[in-house]
Amino acid sequence: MTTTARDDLLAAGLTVFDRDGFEGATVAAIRNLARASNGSFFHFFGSKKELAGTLFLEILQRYHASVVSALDPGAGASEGIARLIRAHLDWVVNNRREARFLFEISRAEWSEELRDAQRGENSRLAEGVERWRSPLIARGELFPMSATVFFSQIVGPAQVFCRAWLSGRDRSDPRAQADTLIACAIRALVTSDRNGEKK
Amino acid sequence: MTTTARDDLLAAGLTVFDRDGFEGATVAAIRNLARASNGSFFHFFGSKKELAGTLFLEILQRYHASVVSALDPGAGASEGIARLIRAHLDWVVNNRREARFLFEISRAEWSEELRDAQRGENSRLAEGVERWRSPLIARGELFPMSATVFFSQIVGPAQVFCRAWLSGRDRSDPRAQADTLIACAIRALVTSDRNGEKK
DNA sequence: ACCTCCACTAGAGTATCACTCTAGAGTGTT
DNA sequence: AACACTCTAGAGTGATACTCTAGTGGAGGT
Repeated sequence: MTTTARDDLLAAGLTVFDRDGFEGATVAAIRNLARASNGSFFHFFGSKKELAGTLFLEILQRYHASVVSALDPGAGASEGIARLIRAHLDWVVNNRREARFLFEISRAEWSEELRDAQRGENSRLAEGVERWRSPLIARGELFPMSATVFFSQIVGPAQVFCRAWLSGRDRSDPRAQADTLIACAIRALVTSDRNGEKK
Repeated sequence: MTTTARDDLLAAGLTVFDRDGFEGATVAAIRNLARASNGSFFHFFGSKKELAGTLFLEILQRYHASVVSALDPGAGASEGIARLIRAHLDWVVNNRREARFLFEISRAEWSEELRDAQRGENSRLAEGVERWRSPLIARGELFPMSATVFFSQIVGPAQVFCRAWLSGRDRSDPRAQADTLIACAIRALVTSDRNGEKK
C-alpha cells in the first residue's frame, strides 16, 4: 500500500490538470508535485498524453464501477432508472475533479489503443446495465430500444446539466434537479401501463 | 465577398484543428494552409487559443441560428420537439467538422471573456426557445420545468449519441435513431392528455 | 561475499513551437 | 509630400515536451 512514484505521478497529474487544464499543465509541475525526476516521469509514461490517458481509464473504471454497483438486479424499471441517475449525479458531485477530467477533457486527439480500451470499458458497463434491462423489456415494462439510445436517455440530460456545475458557471447542486430528471427519464423509458408503480 | 486573410486563417484553423486536434495543430500549419505570414497570424489573433475561441463562437452562432430557425412559433409541443431534435441531428451530420469542433473540444481552459460570450449566445438561444415553449406550458401541453432542464432533455441524449459518430467509432447515420429519440423526448416532456396529437 | 540483472532515478541536452519584435509595404487622408 | 494606420514579413526568443547517457540500489543466483 506504499504509494509508488507511479501513483504519485498519476495523483499529481489529476491535481495539475484540474488546476491548469491539459494544455496549461507542464510536466515539470507534475514532476515537482510528485517529487519525481524527469527520468522517472518518462520511464513510467511515454508522454504527457499517455499519463492523461492512463488517468482517464482509471477514473472511467471507478465511475463505471460506481454506476453499476448502484444497480440492484432486482430493481424494477422506475426504481432502476432512478438509481442510475442518482448514482451518476452523486458520483459527479462527490468526485468533482475526476468528473471534470472525465467529461470536460477533449478525447478527440487520443491514441487508437486508448480508444479501444475506452470502448472495452464502455461495453463492460453496457453489459452490466443490459443484465438488468433486458428482462424488463421482455416483460414490457421498458420501451424497446438499443442500449446506446437507452443509456443516452439516462446520462445525456444529466451530463449537459452537470457541465454548468463542473465549469463553475452554476453553483447550485445538480442533485437539486434529480427528481425532475428522474421523472422525465421514467416517462421517456417506462411503458405507461405501470406508470408511477413506485411513485 | 473576397476572402480576407483573417477568414482564410479561420478556415485553415478549422481544417487543421479537425485533422490534428487543438494540441497537435501548429500555428505554422495553419499559416501555411492560409498562406499567411507569422506576423499576420498574430496581428489578427493574439494567440492560437484566441483563434480557436473566435472559431468556436462563430460556429456556435451558426449552430444556434440553425436550431432556432427550425422552430416554427406556431408549432405544437410534439411537433416543436421533433423539429428541434431533427435540426440538431441534421446540423451535426451536415457540418461534421464544425460539430466535432463544437462538441469534442475541451472548453475547460478558455478565457473568461469567451465564456461570457458563450453564455450570452446560450441565453439568446434559450430566449428563442422560450418564446415557443412558455405558451405551451401555460396551456398545459408541456410539463413545467426550468429551461435548462428542458433543453438538456432535447439535446443531451442526441449529443451523447452523436459522439460515437463524430469520433468515427460508429459509422451509422445518427439520424437513423431520430424517431426513437423524438418519441422518448415527447414522452418525457409532453403531458399525456394530448399524447400523440400529431402522430 | 560477489556478480549480474534490471527496474528505476537523475539531470543535462535538444528540437519544436507558440509567441515577440522590429521593420517595412500598401493605402488612404490631409 | 507628409502622416497615420492596417496589415505583412520573418528573424529571434523563451518555454517546454521529450531524449540520452549514466548512474543507483536491491533482489536473486552461485
